[in-house]
Amino acid sequence: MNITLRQLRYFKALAEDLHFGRAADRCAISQPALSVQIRELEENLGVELFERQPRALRLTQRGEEFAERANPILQAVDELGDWAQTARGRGLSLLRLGIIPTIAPYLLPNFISALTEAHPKVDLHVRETVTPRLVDELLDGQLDAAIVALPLDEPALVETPLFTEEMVLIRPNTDQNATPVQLDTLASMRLLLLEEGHCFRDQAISFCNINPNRPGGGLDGSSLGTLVQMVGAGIGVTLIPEMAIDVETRSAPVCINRFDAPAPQRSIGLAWRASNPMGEMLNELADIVQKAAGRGEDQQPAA
Amino acid sequence: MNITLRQLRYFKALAEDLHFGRAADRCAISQPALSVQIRELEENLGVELFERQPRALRLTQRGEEFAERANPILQAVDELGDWAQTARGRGLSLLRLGIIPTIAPYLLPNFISALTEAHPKVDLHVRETVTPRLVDELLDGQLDAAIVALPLDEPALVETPLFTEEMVLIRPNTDQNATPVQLDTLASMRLLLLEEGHCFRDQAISFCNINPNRPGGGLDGSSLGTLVQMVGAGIGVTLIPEMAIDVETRSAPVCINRFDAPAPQRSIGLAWRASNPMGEMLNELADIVQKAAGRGEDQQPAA
DNA sequence: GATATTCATAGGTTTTAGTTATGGAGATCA
DNA sequence: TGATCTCCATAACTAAAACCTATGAATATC
Repeated sequence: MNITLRQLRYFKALAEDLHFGRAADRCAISQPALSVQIRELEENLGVELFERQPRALRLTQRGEEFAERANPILQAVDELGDWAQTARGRGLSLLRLGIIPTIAPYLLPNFISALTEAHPKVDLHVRETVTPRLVDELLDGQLDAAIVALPLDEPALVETPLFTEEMVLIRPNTDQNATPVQLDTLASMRLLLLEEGHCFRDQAISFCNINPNRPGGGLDGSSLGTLVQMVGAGIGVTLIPEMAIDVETRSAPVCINRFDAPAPQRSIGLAWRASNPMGEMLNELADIVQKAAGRGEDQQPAA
Repeated sequence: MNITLRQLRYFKALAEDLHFGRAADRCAISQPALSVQIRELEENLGVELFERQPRALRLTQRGEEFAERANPILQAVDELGDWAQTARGRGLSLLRLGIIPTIAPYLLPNFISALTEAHPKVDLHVRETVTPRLVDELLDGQLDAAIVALPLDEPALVETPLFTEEMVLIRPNTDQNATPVQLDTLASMRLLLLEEGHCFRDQAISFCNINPNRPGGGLDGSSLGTLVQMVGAGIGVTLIPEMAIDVETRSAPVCINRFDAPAPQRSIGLAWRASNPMGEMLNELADIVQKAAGRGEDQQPAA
């Protein structure tokens, strides 16, 4: 009642050999098996494809037409097999990666070159937004992986820690320079923070043990760069991750203070859906990110 | 070990529904059956096509690629089914018809119009040559049918008589006109014949009971038209089938004599390979030729 | 007339596909 | 929190499909 690929393959062999015995050999089946399959194909179609003469077998006109349609199908199926073989062996082809904004600008340049070095053909799509969106899009299947601050505490996601980074205090140049500070001295300063939604804001708040209600008097910055400029203008102080130091403090009259141990720090990791069958490759991706961060030695398991 | 169309159909259903239960319903199988087939497809390919999450099923990147390749294949197979349905119902599409030269010019005009009336879309290829070639090409599968003089006596061929036609004597105008002649009076005349190979030559020879060795002194004509012209020039007399009278005697100074009964006649029929599955249609074709000959009432079975 | 070639058919076996029953893991709800 | 529900996977068994060997019929060949 239904055409099968097997029948099409047998038909093709018979159409080429025009001899049941030889065609059956080529198909590695017995002659009666071929006879039956061809008969069933013709019955299914309701069309006679072969003209059986006692001595000579030949395609009917309909058989010729059928061959012209059947052969491309078989070819397409073969190509599907080839595709599978390639797909099986090959690594990433498309990587839809999310990154939080407080990491993206500092990590991406290194990461992109490391990635294209390891996987020259990969097509990278980067999505830069705050963690909750990244998590949603991961769960949704819109992203393959995301670089975020750990932990996420999403049971459907796997997290692999990449590195930890310390936070540093940025103060106006007019303040006394370069002296390590204690965390608790922060409470007395006007601390400028990122807008709500950024995980870095929450981390800063929790590290400093300060009142989460507008510690900067509503003067939230939309990026670390903005915060640093604000500090340079003498409005207050801020925290930034050490990774951002080079880029952000270059053009502002600020000084950088590291904290005394134990310095506040956060763990950055790669997350993906536990069910993603590319898991193995995403582990490899984590290695690449780690190298790109140039901080493989800092790795430490997330809590 | 091998992709099947069944697997592709199931894959398509699942890729569309992204739900095993519903997709299985659509395929009219149970959910476990679908599960197994999908798993086997993935194992065959060595590629995971679906990402199974507890709540949400989704195509992997590979699965998307696979769908893009599998769907056209399924579509082509469906079209193959449509083609079969059409092919089953439809009549002739290509007709490779052979005709002997002593019939062709007189029958073809009527036949072609009758054929295109009955089968407007048919593609007609006409091959005009002598009977032995036609028979060879029929047996070879180069022709579908041929209009020839019966009997052919080829076991592999079926013959259907179409009509019989009498032969008439063509004499120069200077002879006494319009008097029916006896066959045996021919022996005394110089009879002009077609070249060797034409069945009509042999038929004329046998009808007249004359010596087959060059009765015309080597003056064989290559067509009935030539023969009539030669008669008009007073070289001798000839026989032509009555069908040819109108066309061939119009422009020559000749007169036509019918024979007394029993007049010499030949049986014209349609022949095709007994093994040709279009036999039914070729019977219909015979009817069309018969009507075209305008002599359906003359039909008589071949010996 | 005997033999060989070639395809079709028949009976029995193996393989494949399908069914129902069941299990487990994660959501959902009281 | 435990009970229930949804959803897919697995297992054991059954039905269907595909295949093989043996054999037959028709024709060509010696």
